[in-house]
Amino acid sequence: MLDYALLGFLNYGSMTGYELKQNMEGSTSHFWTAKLSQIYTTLKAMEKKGWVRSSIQAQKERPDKRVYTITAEGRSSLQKWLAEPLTELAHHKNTLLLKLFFAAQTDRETTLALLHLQKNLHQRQADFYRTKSRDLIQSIVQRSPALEKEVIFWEATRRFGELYEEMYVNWLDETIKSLEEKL
Amino acid sequence: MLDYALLGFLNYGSMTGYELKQNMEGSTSHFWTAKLSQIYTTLKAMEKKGWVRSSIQAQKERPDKRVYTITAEGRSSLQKWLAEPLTELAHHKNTLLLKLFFAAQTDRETTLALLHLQKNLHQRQADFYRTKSRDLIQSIVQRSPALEKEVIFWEATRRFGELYEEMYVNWLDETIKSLEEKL
DNA sequence: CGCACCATGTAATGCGTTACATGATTTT
DNA sequence: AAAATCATGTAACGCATTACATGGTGCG
Repeated sequence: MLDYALLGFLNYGSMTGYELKQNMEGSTSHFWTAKLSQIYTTLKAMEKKGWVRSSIQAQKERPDKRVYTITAEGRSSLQKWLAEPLTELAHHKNTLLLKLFFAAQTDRETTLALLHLQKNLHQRQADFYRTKSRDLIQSIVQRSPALEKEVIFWEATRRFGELYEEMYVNWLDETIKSLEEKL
Repeated sequence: MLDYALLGFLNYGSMTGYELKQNMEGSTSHFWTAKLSQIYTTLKAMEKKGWVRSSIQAQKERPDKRVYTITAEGRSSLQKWLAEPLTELAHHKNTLLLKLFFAAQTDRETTLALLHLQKNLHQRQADFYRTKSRDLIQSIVQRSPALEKEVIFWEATRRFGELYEEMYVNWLDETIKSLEEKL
């Protein structure tokens, strides 16, 4: 799966593993991340499959770097993947819900503390999507009008984050209230 | 992590791996699942750690079964885990968002089809939480009033599912509309 | 007759994280 | 003087899935 994320970026231009990581941090990281070590091994595997090829670029005063370029095969794999429909619901593990499910086996205060801490985290994250994340996308569209089409999609993924975190905070409020009443 | 889920169930009563799987299907499966093979290997590892012990129960006309019982050590591990706060946001990978992020590289119709299919799936799932899942919890509280306290928490996890799926459908509607306008 | 259910396990493989290993330059 | 950034990789480990392996009972 990470292969396709990397192909998606490389289709915009050749890059090193290190640069791919940086690109992911600033964009897909909220719904797809990978450690550098995994990126490096995945790129190697992709080269073996013929999806990318690499060449070493010497640099003065900086370590040499290995620049990856997408191949025609890589492009067609990416296209094929993008065209494949998602026919099933994704299923996400959620530790908070797991703890909550068994929370009758612990005390009221522990559970309320758990929920309050989460509320704090999710509020900050909601705020991040509403401000920093939003501004970043706006600044891209101003600097690079050529990316107008991509920005539509990037904005859609940001908006998901915003709605998700708002829903989370609402649910936490509701749940906290319910426990305060019923326990 | 699966260990704790299994401990949570075993704390209500001794069970086989097969029965643990069935219990998960009917309850935690929406935020925590495991295949039978993983449950069996995890139980074995838990026995090694001293969290559970097992004994074979012979049965007529059915295969013998291995029944697991939680130990005092297992109980205290469970308690400790339940009391640990969650100090970080969970990070979920989302294939739909990943595809959408790169959707400028494919055609409008492919993307709209992707979103419409997802909307269908999430609407069904929202419906499931509002009806079947709700009724199941209501029937438990009627049959076993002793589980009143647990039902509060189970209902909270169900409600999360409902709100999540509703948010998802709303976001999909919004995104579909936006693409229809802007592409 | 075939499928679902009951019941348990092992082996192979894949995906991801953590730890290990190195080392120069730039910023605070 | 210390920390962050640039830059690449390997090895060990852990968690999870898929495939393999077995075999009786009950139901439509």
